[in-house]
Amino acid sequence: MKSLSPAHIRPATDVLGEIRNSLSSFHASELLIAQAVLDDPAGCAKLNISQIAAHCDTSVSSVVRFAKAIGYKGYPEFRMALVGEVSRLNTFDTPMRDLDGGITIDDGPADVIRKIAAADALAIATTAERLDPVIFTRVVDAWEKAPTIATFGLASSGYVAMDLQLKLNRLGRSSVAWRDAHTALTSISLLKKGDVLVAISHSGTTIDVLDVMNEFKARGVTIILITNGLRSPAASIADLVLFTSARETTFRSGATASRIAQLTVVDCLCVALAQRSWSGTKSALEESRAAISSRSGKKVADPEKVPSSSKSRTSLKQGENK
Amino acid sequence: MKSLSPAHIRPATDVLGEIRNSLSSFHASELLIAQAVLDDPAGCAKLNISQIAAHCDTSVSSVVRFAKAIGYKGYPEFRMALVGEVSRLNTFDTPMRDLDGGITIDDGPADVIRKIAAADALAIATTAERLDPVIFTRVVDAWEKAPTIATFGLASSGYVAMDLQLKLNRLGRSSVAWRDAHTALTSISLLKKGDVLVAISHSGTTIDVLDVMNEFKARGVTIILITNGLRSPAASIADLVLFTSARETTFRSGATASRIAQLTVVDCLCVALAQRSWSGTKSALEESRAAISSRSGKKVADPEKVPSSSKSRTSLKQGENK
DNA sequence: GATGACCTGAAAAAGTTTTTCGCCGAGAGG
DNA sequence: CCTCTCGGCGAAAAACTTTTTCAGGTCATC
Repeated sequence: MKSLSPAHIRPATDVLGEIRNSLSSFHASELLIAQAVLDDPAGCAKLNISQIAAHCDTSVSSVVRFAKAIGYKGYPEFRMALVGEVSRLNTFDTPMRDLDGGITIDDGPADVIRKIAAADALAIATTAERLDPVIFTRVVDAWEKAPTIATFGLASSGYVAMDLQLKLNRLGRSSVAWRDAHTALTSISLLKKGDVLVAISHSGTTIDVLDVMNEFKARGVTIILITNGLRSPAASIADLVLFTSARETTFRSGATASRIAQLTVVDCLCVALAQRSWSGTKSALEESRAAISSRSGKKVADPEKVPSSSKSRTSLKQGENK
Repeated sequence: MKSLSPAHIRPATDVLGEIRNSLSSFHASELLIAQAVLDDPAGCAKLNISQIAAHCDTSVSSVVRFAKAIGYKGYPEFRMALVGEVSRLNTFDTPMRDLDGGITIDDGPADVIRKIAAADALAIATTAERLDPVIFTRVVDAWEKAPTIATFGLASSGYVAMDLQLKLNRLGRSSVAWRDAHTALTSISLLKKGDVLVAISHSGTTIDVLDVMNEFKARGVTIILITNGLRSPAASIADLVLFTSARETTFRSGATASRIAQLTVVDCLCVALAQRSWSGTKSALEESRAAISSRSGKKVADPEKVPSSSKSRTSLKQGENK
């Protein structure tokens, strides 16, 4: 008996939230299905694809499309996630309810904190769950090869873009961050074929983002997109798309959960990139740390001193690579 | 659309218990399956019937017989029950294990993603738990009263500062973001007694941050600090301190978990602030949404039509100079 | 009013599960 | 010692479910 792959059942999915999130991007027949599922998740979970199609007065194909529209590989996968969620909801219906009803006017500070933390944690969990390792790897490949990596995002997403730039710089990679279409397009000649543009957009519909992506794509630049919009126009333009999965709650000014999800994605990518060229990277990282600690009042009390990490690395490297 | 039959998902089945119960009545090949399922319920739940048969070195037929032996109509039904159970059991205690071992050189992409997500989620959870509601409330009070709210942070924390500025602007509050000590000190006359400076610093030891805090404090400005450094010099200077609780993992270039924790804190504060003046706030928020949707390729569900876009662009944009 | 993009559902294709059926070994009786 | 029966086992056929393909229809655009 060989051992199973480490990837198990989705530990945390938020199917119902996912559905509510994409409600606006659904077409007529998909809306019928969404409605039915939201109405009675438990009941729908026990229907097979043809039954659910009949129940919603629509076709089997539409059900498949619906399942794909919210990010599942097919109907069975969607159904399992639904079963899991229903079962979870039935057992502990108190903690989960925090997510469904957003924040209300008379929630106290403790409630607000609890609810937002729950939403953020869930966004991270579901995003991690949804991240496709194949695409993820391709993105890291593209970054590794690219002479220059540009990042682009507007408003909140712009901060993620800048953050990414900072991280890439720390890893010794040449990188630029643009936060408006005009600047980006003015600098278009900076990127050539083989270079990479990372666009970050929660909705994937903002016109400035689309413009920039199109222009750079026409130049042969590889376009990578980080978005929540599974079916957004931006997703169809990009060469490689990494999806976040963040559900926005009422009362939130901006797209915070989504930005946190974006940051997590970016962070994973950077760590994976750092892994690639560990030895080369280490020195660049140390250089930047050293440069900063000279500006600190105190000696930086770095709990994980570099030796320890290099130790763990060598010890592991001696063992066989899996 | 007719209503569903009242027969729903089994309210609470104990598949694993069933299996253990019937363990003695199983035949050789059924025992193999039972063993495998008990060993790793989550792993087995994601296998289809032929995969599970292969995994147990037995035949597909035996799996069907097995499923029937413990009282299910067939394999799919059994699998659903298993999924439900696994999801219930897993709800929120699995990710802990991932945190102990940091990321190593031969972690695959999936491992990297899982571990980072776990670290980030944990940072959020512990930060939320540690946040003192009393101080939290005082911070919101201070913000509510302050004519101007300035934010300050360096490098990564600078992005959080800018983010906070953006959010405050969205709520109709006047706010500035500074990302270096020189600019901040140059603009010192912008803040007076009663105004607020929000400083963000992971370590709480960076000398530039201390300088800025001291200068503004001397002017009578209320200093709020968001930091991870419980006993840092910065914490003793500030009037109100909110602590994040983020543990950095090996192999992470920057302080990402800590920044995510900072964002969560900031987000909670902004939501609480928005709550205070809900009716007044809502319109400001809607204005900004409307202004943005007019720049989106797709039309937004919001029926409200284009207001003058310049209207919402009144905010101070100090943070913009890159 | 023509054109094109896109949604929709019917039917074919692919995949999964269930049933059927014959094989094989164990144990009892001849 | 042989043979017969019983019952478990798995290969393959049959039944069923899901996915893909494709042609027709609708709506907005030019």
